[in-house]
Order: sequence, then C-alpha cells, then structure tokens
Amino acid sequence: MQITAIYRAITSIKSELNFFGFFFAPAAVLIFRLVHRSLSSAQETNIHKRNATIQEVARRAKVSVGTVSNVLNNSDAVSGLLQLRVGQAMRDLNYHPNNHARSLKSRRSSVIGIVISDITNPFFPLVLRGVESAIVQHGYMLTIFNTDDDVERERQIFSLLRTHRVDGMLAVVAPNPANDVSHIVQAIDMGVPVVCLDRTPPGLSVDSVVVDNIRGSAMCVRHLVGLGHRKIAIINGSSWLQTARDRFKGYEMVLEEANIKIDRALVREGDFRFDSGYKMTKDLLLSHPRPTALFVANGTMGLGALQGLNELAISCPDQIALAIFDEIPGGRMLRPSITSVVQPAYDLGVKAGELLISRLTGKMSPDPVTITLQAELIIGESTTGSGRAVTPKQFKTLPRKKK
Amino acid sequence: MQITAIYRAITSIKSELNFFGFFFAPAAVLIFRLVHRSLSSAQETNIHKRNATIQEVARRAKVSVGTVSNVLNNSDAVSGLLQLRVGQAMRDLNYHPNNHARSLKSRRSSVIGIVISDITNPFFPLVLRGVESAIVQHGYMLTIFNTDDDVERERQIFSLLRTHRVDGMLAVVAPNPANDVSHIVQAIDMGVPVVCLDRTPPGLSVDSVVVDNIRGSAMCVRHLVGLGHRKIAIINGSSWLQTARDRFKGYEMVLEEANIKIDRALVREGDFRFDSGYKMTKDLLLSHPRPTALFVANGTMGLGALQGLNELAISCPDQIALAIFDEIPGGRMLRPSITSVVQPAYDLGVKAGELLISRLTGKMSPDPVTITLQAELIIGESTTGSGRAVTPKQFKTLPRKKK
DNA sequence: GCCATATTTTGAACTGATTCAATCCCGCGC
DNA sequence: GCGCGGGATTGAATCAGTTCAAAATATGGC
Repeated sequence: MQITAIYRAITSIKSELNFFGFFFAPAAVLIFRLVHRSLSSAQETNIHKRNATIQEVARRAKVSVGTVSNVLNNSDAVSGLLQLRVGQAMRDLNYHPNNHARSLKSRRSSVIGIVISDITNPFFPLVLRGVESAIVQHGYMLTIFNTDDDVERERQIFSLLRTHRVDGMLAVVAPNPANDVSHIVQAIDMGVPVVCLDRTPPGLSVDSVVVDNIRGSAMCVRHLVGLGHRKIAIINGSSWLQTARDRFKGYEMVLEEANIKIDRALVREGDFRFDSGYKMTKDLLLSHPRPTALFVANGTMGLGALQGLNELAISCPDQIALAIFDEIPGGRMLRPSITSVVQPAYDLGVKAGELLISRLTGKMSPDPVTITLQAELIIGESTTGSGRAVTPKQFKTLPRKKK
Repeated sequence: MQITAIYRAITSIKSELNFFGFFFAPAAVLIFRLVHRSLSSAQETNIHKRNATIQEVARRAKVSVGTVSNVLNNSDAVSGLLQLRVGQAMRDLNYHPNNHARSLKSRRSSVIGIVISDITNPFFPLVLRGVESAIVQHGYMLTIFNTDDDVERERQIFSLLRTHRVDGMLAVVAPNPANDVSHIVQAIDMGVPVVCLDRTPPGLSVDSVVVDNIRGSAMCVRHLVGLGHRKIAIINGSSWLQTARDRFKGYEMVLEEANIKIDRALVREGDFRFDSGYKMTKDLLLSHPRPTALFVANGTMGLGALQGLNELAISCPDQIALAIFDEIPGGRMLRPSITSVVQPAYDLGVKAGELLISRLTGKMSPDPVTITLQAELIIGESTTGSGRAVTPKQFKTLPRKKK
C-alpha cells in the first residue's frame, strides 16, 4: 500500500480529473492543470475514505441539493451558470453519486440480471456481448449468474435478483421437471420484466427470443438424408427443455417425410454437456445397429462426440457422418471441418436486450412477445468431405459469413 | 400477460412458498399448504406491484423493525419465538428485503465488479466461473464488463462501478500507453479493493494474480529449440501489456541460452485478436526468411494462425511447427492436435476471488500481494506429430488434467 | 422478594439520493 | 409602478433499511 500512497502523492491531482469517465485530458492538458491546481486548492484534495455527498457538492457550489440533483439528471430547468458551478464542484470533490440512495428513492436500479446455464458453453459469451451492446447505451449494467441447469439454484438467483431490485431479467431457464415456474411468474407480477432467452419455459407465456430449432434441426437432418443416410442417430438434450424437444421434432419430421422409421435405439437423451456427448457416442458406435450418421443436438456434446470418435479411431465421415447443432469454436479449422447448425448467438442477445429495454420503457402492448431467429446450416467435410487434408480452394469455398 | 395472470391465479399460493430460495417443498406438501392456506388467509396474498417492507413484516409479526432487521442479519440476540414469528411473517408477505436501502446505510453492497477485455475469448469464461465459485459462498454477486482493451472504456467502467458502490473490483487491465492508472489508484484510495487478474499495470503495486508467463513461454520455446528449430517466429500481443512483455522475455531468454540470435523479422506484435494472428501468420510465411516454427502468444491469435495456415495450405508440422500460448477449445480434437501452454484459468479466478474476499474481510496485512500460478505445457502433434491421423492410444497418452 | 446484572427488544436517528409543492425572481404589459 | 405569468431554485419529506442507546424483560444470588 505504501507504493500506492507514493503514487497517489504524485498523481492525486491527475486522478481527480477523471470524472465519471466522461472527462479526460491528454498529457499536456494534464500537466497544465496539475500546475494550476497545485497553486490554488491542492490542500482541498479529498484524502479521506469517504465519498463526497450531494450535500457537499451543493454547499461547495452554493446551491441547493435539489439543483445538484437536477444537474445530475440533466433536467431541463437549470441555468447555464449553475450547471457550470455544480459541474466544477463535482469535479473538485471527485463526486460519484451513490447509486443505492438514488435507486432507493427512484425505484430504478439500472441493473439487469442475466441468468444462464453455463458461461463456459461458448454459445453464451456471444449472447452476453449481444445483450451488453443493446443495454449499455441505455445506461444499464449486467449482473450474471450461472445455474448449471439447476432449477433450485435458478430460484435462489431470482430471489437474490429481486432483493437487489434489478430492473429486468434475462433468463435461459433450466430444465424444470416439476414445471414450477412460480419464480418467473412472481417476478413478472411484481413488475420485473423477464425475457426468456434461447429456451422458453413450457406452459408459460412470457417474452422470449428463441431460435427456430425445429427448422434448424430439420435442415441439418434433411442434409444427412439427402446424402443417402438412413440410419441417423441423434444425441439430444434433456426432454424437459423445449429446445431439445424442438430439435427432436425437426429430426422426427424429416425422417417421417423421408419415410424412415425412427429407431429408438438410435435416439439418446443426454444433458447438453461434454460427458454425455462423449459417452453416448461411444455407446452408440459400439452397439448394434451402428448408425451411419450422427446428429448431436448441441456444441458441447458435439465436442464430446468428437472425443469419442477419436478414441474409437472411427474416421469421419468415412465411417460415420457427423453433424452438430451449434458452431464449435475452431470447428472450421478441424479436419474434417464440421457440418454445423450455426445459431445467431450475438443477435439473440441483442434482440433479447432490446426487447427488455422496450418493456422497461413501457412503450409496448402488455402481451408477451416471441421473437424467432433462424439458424444457418454450414456444411463441412464431416458429412461430405473425404476427411483428409483439403486444398485451400476447397477450404475457402466453405460458405462463411464474415462478421 | 393475461395468461400469466391466469397462471398466477392458480399458483399464487404456491409461489409464496419460495422464500429466498432457502425454502422449497415437494408437491405433496405444496398441495397440503395450498388447501390449508386457501381456507385461512388467502385474501391476504399480496397482489399489488409493491414489495413488502420491513415495517409491514414488523407489524404482522408484532415486533419492532429493529427485531426484523436482527433476524435478517441473523444476529445473535433474537429469541427463538420471535425468530419464528418474523420468519412466518416474511413468508406470508413474500418479503424480499430492499438491498438498496440496506447498502445505503450499511455501506456494503455485496456486489463485486469484474472488468475483463472480452468474454468471447474462451480464456475468460473459465476465469469467471472460478471467481464466481470463490465469492458466491460469501454472499457476493458479480457484475461484468468488457473493455475490448480500451483504457478509456475501462476508466468509465471504474467510475460506474464506484457510483454503484461495489465492494471490490477484479480487473484485467487494458494496455495503457499513457500508463495512467489513476482510476485504479483512486478506487483503492477510496477503500475499494482492486485485484488485478492475469495482467498487472506496469509501475503500480497492487494485489494481483498472474500466470508465470516467462516460464510458460520459455518451456514452450525450449521445446521447439529441443526439436532442432532455429528459425522460430513469435506473434505477440501489445507490448504495453506486461503479459506480452513476459511472454516475449521467455522467448528471448531461451533463444539466448541456445545461442540463437533473435531475428527481428520473425518477431511480430499483434493485439491478441483473431485477425492479427491470421494476418501476421500469412505475412510471416510469405516473407523471407521463412520460419520453421511459429509460437503464437495467445489462443485467439492462435486460431487466426490456424486459419492462415489452412488458407496457405501449409501443412503442420511438416512445413512449420506451431505452438500456442493458451489452450484453444477443441484443440485436442484438431488434426494435428495443438501443442499449447495451458493456463490454469479456473484457478486464476478462484485465487483472485479469494484474495479479494480476504481484503474485504480485512484480515490481511495492507501490503499488496502477488500470487503467481504456473502454466502447463501440453505437447501435441503440431510440433512433434505427423499431422495425420493418430491411433487412439497415442491420443490417450497426451497428458491431460481431468477437471 | 429484591436488587444487580445480563439478555432481549424497541424505536428514533441516519444513510444519500429524488421529488415536488412552495417560493423566488425576472421581464413584460398596462 | 404594479401585478402577473412562468421558469428557476429551494428544501422538507420520502424511500427502506441499519444502528445503537435506552428501555424492558429475564436471570440469578442472597
């Protein structure tokens, strides 16, 4: 701490210039002000561990607290002169308004809670960035929670978020066998808008932004059928999730339309995690009848499936075709590159954030809205290619959407 | 909203049972209570859009607000009887204490801010989970911000976090050419502990948890030298970052100890993002002298490098050996599998969270602490192998640390 | 049963903002 | 010179908790 103290001694004046981050100055200006201030009121530098209050700002600017408050909320009715005086006082005192006091009275916290299953699933970071980009410009900030798909945890988090009086919530709901969505209903009833993201709780009508899983899955399976596959296995997620049910529905639909009878032995239910993808792949490929194609219903399980294939030394696509719902990171660099259903993760986040914002500004009909986005099928070598090295040309012609 | 309303009508009583998430009941009990309550005091159910206050709880339990407050903070001195009465009242009213009021008076918010460069860099989700696991048990929650390595943004975020009166901050500092760390110093001076994560701001002594980048990098380059490489290129991050400087230092050190003169043409400075890895790889491999090995100083640029190699149809490791600092997701599944320096990302988060917690509980000497963790070199086919399919056995023997 | 002491319980003061009715001030028309 | 209208400014009340000194109650010893 001593070093910090020394550092502060040198730069204390410089420090004060950073006001709300709205204010900054290049080096030259800094030095000027440093000199200027050290000649005038350096001794007034706040060195105590207490934040300045609105009272102190008011006193220093010789105005009332009401006026300072008006400046803070850049209300219309403050004369230019006072604006300046107050602004100067704030800078002098390095004033940072206390958000707790503000929220207590105004009943708005400028915080949005986001509840997801697991941030290490590479799908979610993108969603998060999308949400962030949509809400930051409206002055909101994000607090994040992972549920690991545990409803009980989800319930606790909802409670916690309510004591923190978040203005709104975004939720990727956990699989919910008891179908008890009371915590969600309760939040909405108490005036906290909730937008469901990626998954919708069955039986509850609520704002949501989802991907057309049926169509995405159907596209992919249709591609496999088109390549002549008849024994197509699927590794799906928990059937408590609408998402998983829809991905299965797409699979079912296409097989029916192709007059292929669904073989229950080829349908497996995992939990959208690495291990279940890994185990079920090994299991499927060691049992009879062996599928000629494998459709894995999410990316994390997809990685598990790859691991499984590697360990069994089963070559892809020669011995089995592999298609994965979700983009897997570096999937284009894999040999073979992976055929995958790519979800618009970032857009999903943006749309969810925007929907929540419009709920918060109240300029919407009160009826729940559902926004559906389309996924894209990216065909790779894991279903079509040779599985050996490809020429650059081949690689380049893989359809790829530049960000 | 109508449907929500209907749903509520059915389950309003059920809903109330979820108190703070500490409380839940199996279906049978639910039904019992449903009947029980509907006979007694169903009309008292709170259906208005206002949260119950501590006053209301006190009135209902026939105690003073002070007592309710004591129960909330499970202070020692409350008799069992009153505990029960208050608890019941809370449940009856579905009470969620207002954290803003609480924080205003108590000057503690139970919120920790975390500032990182970009959550879509797969290194950070793991860090985040580590932090979360360390702090959640102490009752803290996380709010997260991405800076995209922009100091000005970082400064704004620090200001915002201070108005929100977070109890502490974790920061992955952005490269800072002006070396102006005033916002960090200021926060610490005002009593908000800051722990730097993964990177330390040069010239400022502050709590931090970092990886031994010099050693990690040296191990990796030494491995390349050991394979006989003499023309080893490096694609590094911004030299404003200690991290990047250290990774270079490891490279430099090993080349010196092997008596290899450093060729400036083989040293490139990128920005730790995909594009710079991609462009610099293409550039390096098309220029003269062509390196025989490439060391990329982070994972995201590493993916870019792979893309570059793919496009140039340069086979690895036959034509060039590739080693990457950072694990890349699915890197074990790649053909060739990638030699990489794996950082203990999760542990890094845990340690940082724990360090911050001990600062918050104040049971520490005030001097800044630095915790250094070691990275691990995982040798893959991209430096040693043939680049063609491997047998399962080979794959299995890759050293792998089970989570 | 009484007094001293320990344990519970109470409630008024306080936290730092917003809100809004009341007041002030200024220019304008007559 | 006076009254009026309207925008600028003020400041007391309010939000929902915590805190802590004082009051109430309980415990124990004699």
